[in-house]
Amino acid sequence: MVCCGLATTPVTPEDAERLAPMFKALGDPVRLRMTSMIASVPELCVCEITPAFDLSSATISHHLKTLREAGIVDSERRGTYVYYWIQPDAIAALAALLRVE
Amino acid sequence: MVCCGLATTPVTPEDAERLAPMFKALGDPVRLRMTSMIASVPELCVCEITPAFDLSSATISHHLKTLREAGIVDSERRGTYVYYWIQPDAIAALAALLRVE
DNA sequence: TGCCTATCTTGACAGATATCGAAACAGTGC
DNA sequence: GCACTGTTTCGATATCTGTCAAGATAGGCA
Repeated sequence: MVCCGLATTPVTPEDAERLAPMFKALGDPVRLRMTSMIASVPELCVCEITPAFDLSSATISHHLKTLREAGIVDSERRGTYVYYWIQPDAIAALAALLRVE
Repeated sequence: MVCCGLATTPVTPEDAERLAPMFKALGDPVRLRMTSMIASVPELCVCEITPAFDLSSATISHHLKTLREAGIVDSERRGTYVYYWIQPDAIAALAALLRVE
């Protein structure tokens, strides 16, 4: 009973070290929602993310940094605001592991 | 630019609370490899999992419990040995979020 | 230019969780 | 009883989550 990429492509220790941090980044309710928000538009200003959560802007920034360091999102400051966007390749790499085949 | 289920199906706070623990369970290199091992066969004895890692059997058992509580795997003792198998529905739920559409 | 405000990030810290192993425990079979 | 497999408990250490305060960057205006 082969259920997914996890089964057909055995995860080597090296792959695991590279991929687990990406799952880990999504393994927090706040970061999962942030990722969903960012993924649903071309790019999203931090100023639109912050009010969606009952958290300080410092905490929001820490979570965004976690997602950035995991390669899930990238960001750029343009003038006053900072914009985040999704990194589709990262999502695709995780999807490939889980995809039912 | 819609990249995945994360974008088309906005993750509600309730969904996030339910799904994030599953990503979190996969967010450790040891557990990701364990999951891959278990997913690639119908079921797998703990006695075959333990020697694949340089960890005590207590630690292996802790990780397996984490995966079980996240709903990623299930287990049953039959005689001397304990067998684990994947829960395809759990993997499918995560895959649905990440799938490129 | 200098000063002020606004946005976001970073550093430092406390409290909560996670990871790991040693030892004790619980099943099973002989 | 004994041996074997795996789990649970307990404790030590490490990592994570959140806030406050300070820093960095940009824009507006005198």
